[in-house]
Amino acid sequence: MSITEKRHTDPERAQSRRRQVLDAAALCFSRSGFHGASMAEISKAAGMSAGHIYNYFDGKDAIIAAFVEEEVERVALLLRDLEQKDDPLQAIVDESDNSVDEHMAPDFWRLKLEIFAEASRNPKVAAVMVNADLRMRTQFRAIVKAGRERHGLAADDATIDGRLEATIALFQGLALRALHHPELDKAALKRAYRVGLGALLLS
Amino acid sequence: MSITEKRHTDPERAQSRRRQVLDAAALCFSRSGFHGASMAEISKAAGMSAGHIYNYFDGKDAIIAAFVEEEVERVALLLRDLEQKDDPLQAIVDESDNSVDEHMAPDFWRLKLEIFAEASRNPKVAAVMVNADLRMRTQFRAIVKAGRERHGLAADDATIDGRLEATIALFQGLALRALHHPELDKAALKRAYRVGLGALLLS
Amino acid sequence: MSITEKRHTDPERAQSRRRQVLDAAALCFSRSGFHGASMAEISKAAGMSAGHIYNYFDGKDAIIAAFVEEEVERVALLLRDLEQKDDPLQAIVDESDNSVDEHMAPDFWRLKLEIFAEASRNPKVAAVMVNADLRMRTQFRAIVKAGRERHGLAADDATIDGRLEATIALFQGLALRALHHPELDKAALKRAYRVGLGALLLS
Amino acid sequence: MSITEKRHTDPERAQSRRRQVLDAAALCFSRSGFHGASMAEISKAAGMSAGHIYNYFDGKDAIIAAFVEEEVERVALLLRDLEQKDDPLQAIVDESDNSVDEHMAPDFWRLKLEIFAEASRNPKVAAVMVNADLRMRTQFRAIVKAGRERHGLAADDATIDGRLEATIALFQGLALRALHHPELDKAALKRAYRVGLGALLLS
DNA sequence: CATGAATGAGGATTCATTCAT
DNA sequence: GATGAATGAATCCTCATTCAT
Repeated sequence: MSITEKRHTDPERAQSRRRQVLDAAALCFSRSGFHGASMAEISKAAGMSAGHIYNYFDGKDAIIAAFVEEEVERVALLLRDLEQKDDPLQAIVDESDNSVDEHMAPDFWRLKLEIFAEASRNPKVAAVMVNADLRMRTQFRAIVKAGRERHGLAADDATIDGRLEATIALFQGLALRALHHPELDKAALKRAYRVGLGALLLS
Repeated sequence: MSITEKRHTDPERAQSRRRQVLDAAALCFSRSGFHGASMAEISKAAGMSAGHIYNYFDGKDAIIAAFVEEEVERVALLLRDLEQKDDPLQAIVDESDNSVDEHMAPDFWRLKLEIFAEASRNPKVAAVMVNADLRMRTQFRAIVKAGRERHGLAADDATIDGRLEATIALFQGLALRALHHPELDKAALKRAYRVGLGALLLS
Repeated sequence: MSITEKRHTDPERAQSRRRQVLDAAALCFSRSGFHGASMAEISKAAGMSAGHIYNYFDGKDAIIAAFVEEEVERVALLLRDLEQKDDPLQAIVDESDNSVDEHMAPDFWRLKLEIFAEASRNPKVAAVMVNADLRMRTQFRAIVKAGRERHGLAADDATIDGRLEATIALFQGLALRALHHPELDKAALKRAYRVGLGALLLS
Repeated sequence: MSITEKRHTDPERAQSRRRQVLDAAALCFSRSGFHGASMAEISKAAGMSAGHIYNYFDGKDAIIAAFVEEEVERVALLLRDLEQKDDPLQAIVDESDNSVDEHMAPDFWRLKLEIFAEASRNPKVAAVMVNADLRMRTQFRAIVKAGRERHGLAADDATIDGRLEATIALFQGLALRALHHPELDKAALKRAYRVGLGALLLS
């Protein structure tokens, strides 16, 4: 979890090297999975010797953890955007078409599943995820609470928490649907999502 | 996808040997994951030499595939129960509390994630899952269609499919919530699920 | 230290395989040192795949430890022989020529030094050695005590212990002389050893 | 054997840089052993980049060799002191208590063993040691010869050489006793050493 | 049918050494 | 002179799989 930053004389270069590794990892992980991707494969994709990677990461686990942490950071950013909107709840429903598309993009869900599976076995990764989910949920929770109050809906803690979790489950479940049913009718799905999200958030 | 059934002089004994292996695998997989479980571990749990397993399965992948197929078969059975009910749709909503509990039982979701991750990498396993999902969906679809017609709700193909997928996503997403938020408030979640499921199935 | 004996159906074969490994190790260790000898080298010398060695030994350290334990066992046997003699103390002095030759045989001292160095760094090996030295000393101590009493010499604990340690040091130091001064005059050395040993044991 | 002295514009600075490295090496070697100490560790202790060390030493082996040479030089100095005494032989016996203490100090014997082991494998180091031992022996030899003649004892070459080697063995063996028997009774040992040394040198 | 001994490829990691700056 | 980024070879170990018995 703790990103061991070895001292480097040129922190910018170091940062860019770490980027290279993480980008390479993104490629390899989605191609071969966390464990299918060898350090050799990653190092080749990163344009750097395998040994050198260890100057930037403590080991393969650290790469995975850093990678997960980044992924997770991205979600936090999206939520911060959402928070800025006039009526975030309505925005979630209105923009759910895009969200559905995003969650079902092959690269996206493949990587997500990889992360989930790793977390279910690797406690370090699990810790990163649980922590990230907590931050994400906290942010999201504030949005939902404010939104529901503004809409004059029940906004007690339990209700909020329940709706929150169900909503997240609905989105996270998309990766699994993409896996199980690659040819599903996305248009129809999106309509259903508007119904489901509307019910969970705005009723 | 079709599991190679080797010729055996005594097919019954062979069948029981396969069972032993699959039961042992169930134990080991849920303990150590698909890849964490070694053939040696499985063979010991199965009370049989490692080499001998290869008389019943083509390899570790075949065990995983057979195992997944069984798991997946179990869901189909649950649905068959559901089909018998008077008002299956209402039953889904009414009994969602139990469903939530089931989907969030650690053994359940851990194994599910294992399966998902494997499917995203192993085409044989993916095929088994896609096929099983298809069967399950077909069954479920009939239930939903009949139910909605009976309730006088829109029951065109696209609507049915959309609601179906969203409903399944909602349930499958539960495993991911269990992973991300081990301490979530299940009571609140169940109330939200009744709302979400009601909207998706009965509106 | 604990020799992990994996279960083998044919314990005799297993024993002989372990022998092969230990013999190969003896060769490789004296050729290249403990750390210079790679598992690959050892496995080739043992006529067995590298992987297979791990069915008999927990790892390289375990091979080293087992190897040391054997070496050490050999000394105990020599002492048991000594114990049987009529006048063991006199025998030590009288036969010191042979002892000197043995301790200065290149294979002998090279291996000894390897063991000493390993023990000074590897606590597991050190434990084996300290323990072995204790057993050896105990045996030797009894011989010296009985011998001195019989010769009517001081035989209080402190005197015995001091003479004992000095005598052992004298012999163990031989390996170091062989290393430092390969061409030393062995005949002259043997005469001096008779003087030294006589003084330490019989005066 | 001859340590390659690279050309440096400022030989004095170079000399002091070499010192830094050797001092750092002393620290690291006694902490981690020759092979346990990495160039990175040494370079950090020396306050100098790893790469830069190669401007002063041909490689790690060269550092070890230089280090050993220094160590070995120290012994020669001790002997020169001894030579000055009135009755050096008696002094050896009389001061043997101190010698025993010195040889059994953990830092001392640990490093010695490291050196011995290295020498048994690394011909360059062995050469340094053999050579050093020769010089030391020559010095010591003169002392013993003069001493014995003065005491009216046999002083033919063979006798001298034999006694010499045995005496050295007795001292060098101390490192091995310290390793094998950390809790030995030093007082008793010292008494025994006086006996042994007396016999070897003064009889 | 059944065993488990044996293989061998493959993977993560370390570290002495080089070299552009 | 001095740096430390970069290399790549070498090492230990694991494990699915095969096969003689």
